[in-house]
Amino acid sequence: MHDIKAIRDDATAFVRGLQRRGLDGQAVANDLLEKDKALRELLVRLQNSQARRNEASKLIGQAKAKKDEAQAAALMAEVAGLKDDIQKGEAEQREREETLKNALAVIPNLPADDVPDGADEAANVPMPERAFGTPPGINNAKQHFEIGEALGQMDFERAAKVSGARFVYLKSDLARLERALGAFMLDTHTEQFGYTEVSPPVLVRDQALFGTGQLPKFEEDLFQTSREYMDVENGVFRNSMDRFWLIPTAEVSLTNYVADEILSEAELPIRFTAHTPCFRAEAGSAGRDTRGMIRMHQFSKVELVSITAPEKSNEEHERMTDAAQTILKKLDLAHRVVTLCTGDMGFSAQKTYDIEVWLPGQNAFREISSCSNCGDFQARRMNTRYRPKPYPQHVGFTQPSPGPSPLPINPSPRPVHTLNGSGLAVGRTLVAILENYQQPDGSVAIPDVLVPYMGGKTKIEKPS
RNA sequence: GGACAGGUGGCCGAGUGGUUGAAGGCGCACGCCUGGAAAGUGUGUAACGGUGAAAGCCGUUCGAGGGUUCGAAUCCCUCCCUGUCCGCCA
Repeated sequence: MHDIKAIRDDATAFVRGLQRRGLDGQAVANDLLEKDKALRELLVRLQNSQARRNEASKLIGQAKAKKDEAQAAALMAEVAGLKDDIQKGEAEQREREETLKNALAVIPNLPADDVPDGADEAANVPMPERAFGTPPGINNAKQHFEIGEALGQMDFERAAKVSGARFVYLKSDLARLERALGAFMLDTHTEQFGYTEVSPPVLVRDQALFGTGQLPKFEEDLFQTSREYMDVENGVFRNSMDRFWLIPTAEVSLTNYVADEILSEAELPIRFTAHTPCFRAEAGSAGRDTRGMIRMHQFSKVELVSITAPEKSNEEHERMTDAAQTILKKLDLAHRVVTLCTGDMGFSAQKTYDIEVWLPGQNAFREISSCSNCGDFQARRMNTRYRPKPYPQHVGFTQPSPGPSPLPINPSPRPVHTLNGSGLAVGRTLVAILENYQQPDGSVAIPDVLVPYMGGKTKIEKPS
């Protein structure tokens, strides 16, 4: 959510930012400013009336105390005249505020200055300094689903029977591998990077999804509970009003943890990690990645979320990306990192790094993590602020002035910055391990760091 | 699902019609005290919005909306949320 005051003061950065996203920034700004102006014109009139009413009400009290009934009656008549006006004005105010908010709610974040311009993923910019490893040479590399199905431990057909397309059963060692990966990732992030492990809700309310930016624009990507029930007496289905959404990523639960709060600066940064299932409708993805585990309705992911002071978020973004990459390095999986261009970034992000792992079976790099700095965009939507530390007025002077000490300056609350990243997508990491560690005999070696998590097992093979 | 009880500032918690934006406490900040700290002590400390160069002035906000009233945190209605007990249940 953008700050209308900032746009009012100077719309040039706003207009330019939206243009870089391929939107008609000027038209958007004009529309917003028009709605803003309409609201403020109303406010000036309304507040004058309210001020007069308040003043008159006080005088009525005084007149009555003095038994000046004539004066009181005259004032009451005046207030009665204002009343209707004020009530209509207040209703109009709510309407215009709503109109403005609705318009603001669907405008994406502005790209950071150092984000490359471009229309789509073709314009993303590789970061050679973050690249790791060389793709292994594997003859006749198989795709992960061929490997998994041959092992008898990955079953899409039965999942389709039970749940439909884009679901999977993992069994025995592959099921354990998923669990091992989740535990390994969480351990790394908590022990090595100071994240706090969280087990969050995966069903959330509208407000949470508004906060992180999935609503109101991207409803079609989400699953929601319906709570339909049979009304036996009337023989019809009824839908109760309460409704939850399934999280498409733990970013929603973890980031909204601080919604509607004023944090103290000492609490920052807050770093959360969670391993959760994620649910995505994948509407509009028909025909894309239809085979295998790349694109599922339900998948497992370890998420990283940081809440920071504004001046710390860029640094935190690099740190978070390091944490995500560390997982791949420990697994010795070749990968590269790209900076997403303006046309490929998500709605809430001001800057995003995608980490792409090498998949020999696909002979391609595929996204396995996405780390975004959202700036204050989500914080404004969630109403999350922090109070900067108060400081004495003489800060900056070499000598404290004599006499009574000046009062300290208490800075106003400011929106925090929020960041989120996958650390990593567990399902896709499992895919990467199968394809990169596949052996000619159909078995799959287990990366060294995972061996303890696999009960000492060093390879996965078909049960005899 | 049934029956109750509640929603007040960064937090806890008073407050049942008229300078109450709101006592008190905690927390926090800056002084004093101290060799330094703790303790003690003094002072300060709501958010959001409008207007203004600024100081300031004004408005809104005690879960949300509506109503009664000249005037509502306080009375009435509706809704939302939270808690407790019972029932069911991983």
